[in-house]
Amino acid sequence: MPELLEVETYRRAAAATVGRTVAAVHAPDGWFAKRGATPEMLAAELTGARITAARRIGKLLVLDTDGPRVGLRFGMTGRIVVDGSAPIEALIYSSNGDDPGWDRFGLQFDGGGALVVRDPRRLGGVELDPDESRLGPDAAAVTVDQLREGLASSAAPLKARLLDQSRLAGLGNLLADESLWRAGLSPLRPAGALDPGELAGLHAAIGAALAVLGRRGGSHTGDLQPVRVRGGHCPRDGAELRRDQVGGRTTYWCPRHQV
DNA sequence: CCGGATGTTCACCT
DNA sequence: GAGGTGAACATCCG
Repeated sequence: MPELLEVETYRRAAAATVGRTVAAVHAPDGWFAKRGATPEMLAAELTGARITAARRIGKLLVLDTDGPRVGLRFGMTGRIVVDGSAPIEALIYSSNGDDPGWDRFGLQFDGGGALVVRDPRRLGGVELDPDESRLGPDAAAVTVDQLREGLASSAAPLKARLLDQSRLAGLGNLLADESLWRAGLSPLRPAGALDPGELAGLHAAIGAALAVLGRRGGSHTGDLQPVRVRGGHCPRDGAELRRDQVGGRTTYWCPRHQV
């Protein structure tokens, strides 16, 4: 998925539907409806609703309506298609992502146009009135104090905490590795043990990673991305990168400058 | 053919 | 309670 940067792109695309009224709901996949929602409920509650806003918290896209809120998640391969065109043409893991058979959820609007979630692997989902309180502060707007709170008093590895969406919302595997690489911090450091300087450096590195990768076009455009292979070398100092499982995810990091 | 991959949730361990 | 692990979802790629 789409990490924060991609979902922000989706949000901007979805903003084109603000003000429109839902004429019909396409929900062919019961599995895609999460947290108690069913295709029947989605159709009943959203038909006739008017979209009033498109917001993003971390990787969650929220459509506000004059009825229930709609929460959209995109898993690793989900994309959004608004009025027939997708804002991101090719995701790494779905070169052929344009099969309409992969449309898992859609809203058709009065007067034409539609918003569709197309997700080959079905790792995403749609829910009504998502519990937004389960998400921590958005990584694109987090303050140093909020970051400190999110990492405080934990012996868990730093990277595992950065990926915990209830502590900090929006970073995925690639952005977490890129941010730690830029900050010069080991992903294995105990999360609660950063000194004030390291914390400030991490905060700045997350901001820089989001700014730079956002400008380049997404989470997969990091400096670390080309060397995320076995035997890859650090673009900064040439050391051979380590490949570990941290927080359940494959992690590439430089044992020389990430300490 | 097999292993992994921008993610989340849950059951089951320690 | 806190963390960790593995499974599940389904497709593509090396």
